[in-house]
This record gives sequence, C-alpha cells and structure tokens, in this order.
Amino acid sequence: MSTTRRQRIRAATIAEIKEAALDQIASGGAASLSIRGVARAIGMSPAGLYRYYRGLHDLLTDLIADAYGDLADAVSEAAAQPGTHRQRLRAAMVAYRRWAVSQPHRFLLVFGTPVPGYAAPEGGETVEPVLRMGRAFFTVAVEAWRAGVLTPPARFREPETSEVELAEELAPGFPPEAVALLLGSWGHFHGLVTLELLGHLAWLYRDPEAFYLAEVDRILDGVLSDG
Amino acid sequence: MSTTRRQRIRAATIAEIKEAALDQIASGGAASLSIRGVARAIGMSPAGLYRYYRGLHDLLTDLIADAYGDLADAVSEAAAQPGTHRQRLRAAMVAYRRWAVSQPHRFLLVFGTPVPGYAAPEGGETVEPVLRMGRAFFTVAVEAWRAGVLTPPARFREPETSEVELAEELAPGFPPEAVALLLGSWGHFHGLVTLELLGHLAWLYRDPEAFYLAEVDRILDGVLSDG
DNA sequence: TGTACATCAGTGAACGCGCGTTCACTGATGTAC
DNA sequence: TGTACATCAGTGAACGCGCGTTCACTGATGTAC
Repeated sequence: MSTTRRQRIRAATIAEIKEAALDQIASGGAASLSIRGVARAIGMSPAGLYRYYRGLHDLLTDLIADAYGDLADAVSEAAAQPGTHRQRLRAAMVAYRRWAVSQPHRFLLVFGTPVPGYAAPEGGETVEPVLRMGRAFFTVAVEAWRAGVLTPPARFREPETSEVELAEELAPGFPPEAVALLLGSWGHFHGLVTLELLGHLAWLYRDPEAFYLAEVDRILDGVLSDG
Repeated sequence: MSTTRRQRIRAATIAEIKEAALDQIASGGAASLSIRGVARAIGMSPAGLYRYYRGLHDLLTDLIADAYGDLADAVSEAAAQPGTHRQRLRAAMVAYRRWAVSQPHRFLLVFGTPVPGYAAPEGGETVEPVLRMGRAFFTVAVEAWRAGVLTPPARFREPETSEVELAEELAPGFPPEAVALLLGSWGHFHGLVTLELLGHLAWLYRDPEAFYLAEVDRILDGVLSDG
C-alpha cells in the first residue's frame, strides 16, 4: 500500500494530460496535437510531460487505444442487453452512431485519416481491437444463426479462406457467407456514420438520425429473418 | 492570341505545382502539404509560389475541387455506358472504388478527416460537387423508376421535406423513399471503400475486391428488381 | 520515531528545425505607338 | 521594324512563430534501517 500517494497523483496527472490532449484534438484535429500545447493547457513545462510519455507518438497511441476500447465497450454493452436478435443488433448499431456523433474527434482518431508521420501500431495491436468490437456483433449473429433466423445470401461467390477460418473460429459450422454479410453490414452503417460526421449529408439532412434508423432497419432485413 | 506564350508557361507551372503538391500529400497526408515543400520540389523559391496561389489555403482548395471533379467524372462516365440499369449502377459503384483505390490520397482529400485549420468552402461550393456526383446515380435511378424496376421499401417512415423536394426536382412523381434508398446505398459502398482504404479490412482480406463486388450486388438487390 | 539515501516530479533554458508570409529587387516578356 | 514603357515571373533575405526533444538542475516524496 506504500505505493499509493504518489501513484494516485500520477494517475490523476495522466488523466489530466489525456483530457487536455483530447480537448486539443477536438478543436483542431489530431494533427494539431502537440506536447507543448498540452503542457500549456495543464500548466506544466513541456519537458515535464516526458515523465509521463516518451513522446508525442506514445500519447497519441494511448488516446487511440482508449477511444477504440470505449467504442467497443459502448457497442458490446448495447448488444448484450436482453431482447430479440434484431433488437440487440439494432441497439449495437445505434450505439455505434451515438458514440461517434457524441465525440466525433475520438471516432475519427480510430477511423479517420491517419495522422501523417504516425504509423499505426503493428499487426497484433491493430487486429485485437477490431476483433473485440466485431465480436459484439458476431456473438449476436452466431446466436441468431443457432436460432435459425440468420439469412446469408442464397447464391454466393466462392468463400475466401480467411472467411472460412474466421467462421470456424466463431462457431463450428457457422457459414462463411455470414462473415462477409456482417462485415458488409458494418461497412454500410459505418459509411453512414462517417458521411454524417464529415458533413457530407448536411446538404440534405439537418438531422440524419431518422435516416440512419431507417437504414439500420434495411440492414437488419438483409441479415435476419425474425421479422 | 497575344495571350498565348506567357499563359501557356503559366498553365504548365500551375500543373507542375499541383503535381508536386499531390506528391507531397500522397506521401505525408494532406496536413503535410506546405508551400515551402512544393517550392523545393519544383525548384522555385517559396515566395515565387505566391504568383500562383494566394496562399496554402487556396492551393488546397484547388486540389480538393480537382479531386472531386475527377471522381465525379469517373463515376458519371461509368454510369453513362450503355447497358441495363443494374449494369450501369454497378459500373458506377465499381468506378467509385477503383478511383478511390488507385489514388487514395485524393479520395481522402474529399472524404477524409478535414485538414485542421482548413475550413471547407461555404455552402454553395460544397453542395455543387456532391450533387454533381450524386446526379450520376440519380439519373440512372430515375430511368429505372420510369422503367418500373426501382424498388423503394414497401413500408417507410414519413419522408422528410428535403427528401420530397429533392425527389420532385429530380423528376416529378419520383418517390422520396427512393432518395433515402439511394443515399443509404451510397453510405453502404462508401463505407466499404473507406474501410478498405484505411486498412480496417486488411486483417481479413488481402484483396477486398471480391468482397466489394459481392456487396455491390447486395446493394443492387436492395434497389432494383430487374434481376 | 528519526535519519540517510534513493527515487521521482517538474523546471527553465537551450538546440535546431520547418513553416507561412512580406518586401524590395531584378530581369524577362509583352504592348502601344 | 524599332523603341519606350508596363506588366509579369521569380529571387533572396528576413520576420516571427511553434514545434519536439535534451540537459543539468532543484526540491519533494518515499524507503530502509
């Protein structure tokens, strides 16, 4: 327990740093994040920040990991609520958009144009969070499949090896077409969210929520047959 | 005709500037574009560039407009080829991805995270190119509707005023649901393209083309009934 | 409980860098007569 | 066809800025005995 005092303060400072960094990103984009800017915001000398992060790159990595984790949490939680498969998938898609719209800068940290000079962490670290969030959707899909209400397309191209492998890993016998179907659906609602976030729907929709919800229903119609 | 000589050189220089600027963007992202960098690349002093652009902002605006125009051209051309409605819409969607994949930096100039400090041009300029590209799709859709093969969703939410207005403008009697349907479809393939471009599909697909094409067919099934 | 020492948090000055933009200028190209 | 003048393209030096990072340092917090 001797670790406490200094460590608590340290944790609080890290939180303060992240908060200031997110503020900076929120107002000027990820590329405008700077050590000096954060230091200024929390009233510390620039050099002091090097006690907490080895450099700008590490701070950014931390923020991205946080964001991805948060989004995955929001989606997973929504998908875990009781209800029909359709209700749970809908809830997950709605949570995806809600999270994105409520903190666009963090969403774009994960899914926006990569920051120049910042190379995303290697394979392992990239794969993990994608799968983690994906699993929220796949889990419900597997359950729907077991219940016989998942409708993969009748005629389908030759499945790719990677699709077969992932399907087998999700649940023995799970159809590889359904893997593609779910990823395609992700592309669908993800696209709607990014278009909204970046203002490409603003010329038609002042508030695209109703539009989004209707599209979600279309997506669900393409995946489930539980009415 | 006295205008020629100097003007031809000037046009060539502008082309050279843009080319160098795109190179810079291709390798470091839009945020890394700089007057000095471009000047260096074409062997001119930084100050000299101010004979051609009033500043960095103007150059960037020009590049974005070019990119949007090019993309619109590629899509329009594809949609204008002879063929069934389904073939033409498919060609347009394939052209959208091909253009994006072949020059990701230019696609992201239009649809990526906005460059910090760069505010997109006002209303008019933003609306025009969106509609211009959209018209390629809408035109085919209107023809399909006239041919009776467009299938807007049976049950639909109350259409919004903006949807009704746009539908009326496209063609008297054109169903507002179809407007939403087409925009939703745009979100679908746009999402697939951005996910691919930013590497979020790489963990599963080495080459997502087959996946994309299959999704395009799903999209078309949701829009057309011409089989 | 008290003291000697080690670790940690944070400072302030300094480094070298690339940036956008302005300014006064030189020399070449075009124009009017 | 030739000359006087205006316009244009491009230079080079300079400005002030914010940046990431390093370094030697001071003072506070924790640890061992």
